[in-house]
Amino acid sequence: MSANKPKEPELNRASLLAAASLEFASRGFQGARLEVIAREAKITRAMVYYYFGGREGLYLAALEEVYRHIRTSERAIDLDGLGPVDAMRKLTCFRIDYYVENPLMVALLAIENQHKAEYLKNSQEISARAGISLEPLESTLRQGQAAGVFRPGIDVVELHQVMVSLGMFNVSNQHTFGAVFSRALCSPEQLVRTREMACEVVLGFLAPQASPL
Amino acid sequence: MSANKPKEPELNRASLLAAASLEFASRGFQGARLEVIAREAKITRAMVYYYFGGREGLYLAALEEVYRHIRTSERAIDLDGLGPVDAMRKLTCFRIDYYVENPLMVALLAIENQHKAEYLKNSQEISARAGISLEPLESTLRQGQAAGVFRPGIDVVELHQVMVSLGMFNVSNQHTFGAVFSRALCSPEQLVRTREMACEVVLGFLAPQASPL
DNA sequence: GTCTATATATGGATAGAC
DNA sequence: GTCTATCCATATATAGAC
Repeated sequence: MSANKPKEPELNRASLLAAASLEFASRGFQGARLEVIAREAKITRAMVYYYFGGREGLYLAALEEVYRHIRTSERAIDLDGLGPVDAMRKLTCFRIDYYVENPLMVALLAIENQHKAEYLKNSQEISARAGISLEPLESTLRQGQAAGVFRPGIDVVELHQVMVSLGMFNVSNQHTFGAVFSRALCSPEQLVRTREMACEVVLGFLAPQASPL
Repeated sequence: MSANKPKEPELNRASLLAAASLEFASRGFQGARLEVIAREAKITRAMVYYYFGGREGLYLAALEEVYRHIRTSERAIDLDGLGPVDAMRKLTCFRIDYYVENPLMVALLAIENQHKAEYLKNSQEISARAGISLEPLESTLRQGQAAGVFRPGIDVVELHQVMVSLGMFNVSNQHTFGAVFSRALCSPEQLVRTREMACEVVLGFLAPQASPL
């Protein structure tokens, strides 16, 4: 007869990882209980050590997973046939939507920042791939500038920062903001408005006309 | 002879609160150790129970404290004699600067959102005072619209959302963003740029000219 | 108002069987 | 590859002295 459980290393590893993302995201690095993660994955705590070496390895694996996911999603954006303004709108809406649809990434980044990004800094995997995401944004920006619809002198990292700030805050602070202003930021109706607001913000920032003085 | 320590209730209570803000902010609600807080405050753990009733009471007191502080700071902004554009700039810069100077508030809000704002929702003190902060922003917006320098159809909560998103992200995600893009968001030099960027974003959003299509 | 001491609980990490 | 059992560290919460 075989062992107690069917031996499904890949499946069990994946279950642990999924449970870990949730538990770390909702209770923090220290607050997360390996016991809870193991129970949720329908496996024993010992397996956390067997597969990931412990709390830190598990956390790092979860963090790498969310970064891998957003990189893949970004690469899949299709801007073919769009003019610079429409392409910029699409990039903006992507970012608003992505964080709403992937709140776990937002939560894990909050945890990671709580720890001053010490784990991310130690991850070869993540750092190595960091730069790639700005290429579509940068080429869209250049096209628009060449066409005269965007103004010159824009730092592409700052432009990215504007988009990420709006998209991230919309999810990361939805509960406190919602409580204070009685507004459910991530409801479908509000999401439509936020998407449009973000496009207006980005296009206003890039508009060639100087701000009125 | 008197007791072991000089009896300084107000001072000790304040020390506990200060230590608690730091510990909660850096380790989360569950991760925070009452032992560490007590040690930092140079007092014993038993006092946490005596003054605040336990972990939750202490956390709630810390949260109320940061909200009280930002409300006070907002009320102190002086817009007298400024036109709507300059007033809007000042409000924008205030928000960028405030979060940089008060990273503990940013961290505590992140924790609170991790818990879906359940403690904030139970705080009479905080909820009651929630609305007041938008008054100067709203009147500046109306003045600018009346003068024709801002476009109509702006939701004041959304305008606030833009400012807070930029200011908050700048601090809350400084470490991950900095690691990925090799940019120290909160350095003095970058802060100057971010302040200017935020003003351009806000004024671009409010500018009467439609975005170029 | 503050301390010390302690009862109690919880969970991390590892060893060893199958 | 997975489980059970256990050792050990740590922290909470309270009781009681001063």
